[in-house]
Amino acid sequence: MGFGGSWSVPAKACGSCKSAAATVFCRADAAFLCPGCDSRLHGAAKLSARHERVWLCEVCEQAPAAVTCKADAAALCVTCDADIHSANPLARRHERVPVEPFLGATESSSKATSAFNFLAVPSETGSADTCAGGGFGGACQNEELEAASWLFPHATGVSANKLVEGMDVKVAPGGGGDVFFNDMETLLDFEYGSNSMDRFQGSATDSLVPVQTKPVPAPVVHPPSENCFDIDFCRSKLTSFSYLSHSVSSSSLDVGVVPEGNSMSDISYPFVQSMSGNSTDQSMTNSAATTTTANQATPMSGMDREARVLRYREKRKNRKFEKTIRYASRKAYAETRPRIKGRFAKRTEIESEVDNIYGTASAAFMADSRYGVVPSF
DNA sequence: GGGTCCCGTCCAACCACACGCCGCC
DNA sequence: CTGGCGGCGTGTGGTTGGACGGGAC
Repeated sequence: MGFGGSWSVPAKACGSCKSAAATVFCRADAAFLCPGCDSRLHGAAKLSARHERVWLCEVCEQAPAAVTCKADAAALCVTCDADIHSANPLARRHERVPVEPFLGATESSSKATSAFNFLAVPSETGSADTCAGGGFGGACQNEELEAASWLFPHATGVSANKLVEGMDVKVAPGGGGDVFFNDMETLLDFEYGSNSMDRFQGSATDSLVPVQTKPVPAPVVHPPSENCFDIDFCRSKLTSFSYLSHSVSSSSLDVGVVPEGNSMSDISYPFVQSMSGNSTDQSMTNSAATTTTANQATPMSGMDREARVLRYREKRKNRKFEKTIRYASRKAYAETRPRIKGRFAKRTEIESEVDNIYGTASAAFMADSRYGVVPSF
């Protein structure tokens, strides 16, 4: 939680007042709004109050949240979700549920509906993977309701069901399943999804979180006339495909790796499944492909495509990935661990070294003050 | 235009050890 | 089946030196 504060990218500006940072996205208006404007616009008019809204992604703060991660207790957009939860096997096991849109005033719809909406009971179709051991957590509805009632005294089964109803509303008629991307595809650059797919190949590496160094301007869906999303992704540079243990520049991602078909098959992704309208095992790859093929009806001119490719490259250039800490306790230990020229050193070495320099008393003081007991989390 | 030098930037490697995970009893 | 125990592998951050790129001459 609280990712947004540390990112270098400023939060998306409110589309109404242009001054405050947007926190919610109104799907009906296709607008990013700050809490004040959201309350003003949606709190007064009855009709507007029926507009479904979702919180922005807590990581990038640039796109509407699509799923909520139980483990991280954070609402994430599709891109960040893929980025974070595809980075390693542990992260993959995080159980995620679709973000439920909320109605009415922002104040009355606490962020629990977003970041903690995993406590709400998913819809009948979407809950299959999260219950009966189908999902990673194997949590059942009763457990979630119990947790909800424990964490949120006002969270009841009724309210949870309301959220489910809200979710059902989103389903496109005809079972098209593009519940999300019908709106979202205009908001997200699919290049991110492609990059995310790329990163699936390096699943045994650190968790990497995408960071936009520039606010995301107008969304772009890349031309569908190819089997891959972009020119760069069609290249095969597997030899250079390595992930860094520390910060990773965008250049590391300058590879074109077609995700394996089962790369995401073990990820709990009920939302994607509902989007694709396919009850069988669906991966992000498939959902991306679905979206891609869905856009094939709108061919793009060469100039347009060139401009988009240029824009993509510019964005990729300015993109960077930061490391996420999986074990805070290990981080705490690492930060307090003695070092010699940046390398971890044995405490005995340090103590003897300090002992030689400052004497025994000073060494004891140093040892006590710098290398005290580190609390475990 | 090509070659060389210099400077700035980037990044993999290194280290110790607490802790998570897994198998065994 | 459950709990305890031990062994093994992983993850963690600051520094450094080499690689690399760009600019100047």
